[in-house]
Amino acid sequence: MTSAQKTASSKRAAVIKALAHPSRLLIAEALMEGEMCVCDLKDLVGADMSTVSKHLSMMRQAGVLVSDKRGLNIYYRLACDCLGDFLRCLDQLAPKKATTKPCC
Amino acid sequence: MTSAQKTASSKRAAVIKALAHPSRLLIAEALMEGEMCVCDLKDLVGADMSTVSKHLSMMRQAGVLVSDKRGLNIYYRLACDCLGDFLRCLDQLAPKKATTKPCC
DNA sequence: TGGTTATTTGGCTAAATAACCAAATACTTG
DNA sequence: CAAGTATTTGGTTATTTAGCCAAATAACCA
Repeated sequence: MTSAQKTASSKRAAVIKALAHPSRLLIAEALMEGEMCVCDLKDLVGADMSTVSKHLSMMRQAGVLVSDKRGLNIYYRLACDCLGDFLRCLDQLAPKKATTKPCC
Repeated sequence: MTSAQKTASSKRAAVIKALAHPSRLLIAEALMEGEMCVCDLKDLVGADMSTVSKHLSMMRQAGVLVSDKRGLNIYYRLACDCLGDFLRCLDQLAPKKATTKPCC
């Protein structure tokens, strides 16, 4: 493995890591419906606002989310529509409802 | 959030977590080409075989990989073809080569 | 300006993770 | 059966991560 390959893998792994936590995944799923502000997401996740804020800035850093300030609130949304496909693939591996045939 | 939703999110997050490490992602990418045994993957990753083995069993546990023993070797392969789409989406967020427009 | 609300940042602690080494297990072959 | 090879498991340590609280920052309004 070349060092360039290693770097590419690390960057891509960082994007995945940004979704690899129950609260962060829940946030990503919620944002598929449209943008939300931090306080809405705090209610959704049920953690301290500072905790949620750290999750969000980590996801933004990874390129998964973008944010946009309007008045007192900061609204977050998904950076990419393709995340929908991403999550649909996920459901083939870890279905929400049990199936006899878990995957393709 | 109901507890059922929390559980579903955790399961899905576990699948993502199984790919959220540079070595594990590299393994998943390599297995897109076809199955490999542990010692091949150890050479690819460049870590101790026990480390690679632990990564692999974690990925299998999450449902990302399946394994199959033939003779002395244990061959691993991806559990699902859809991982290709998964990784392509990833490249829109974290491209291998820099682009002026990082995402959709 | 001073108060109020939304969000982020810094600091700390507890828990989870990744790595290595050594030992155990499983299979094959002489 | 003994020796050799491939893989896993157990144990330990260092690092990273997640969470909370308290304090700082930013924007709005009276």
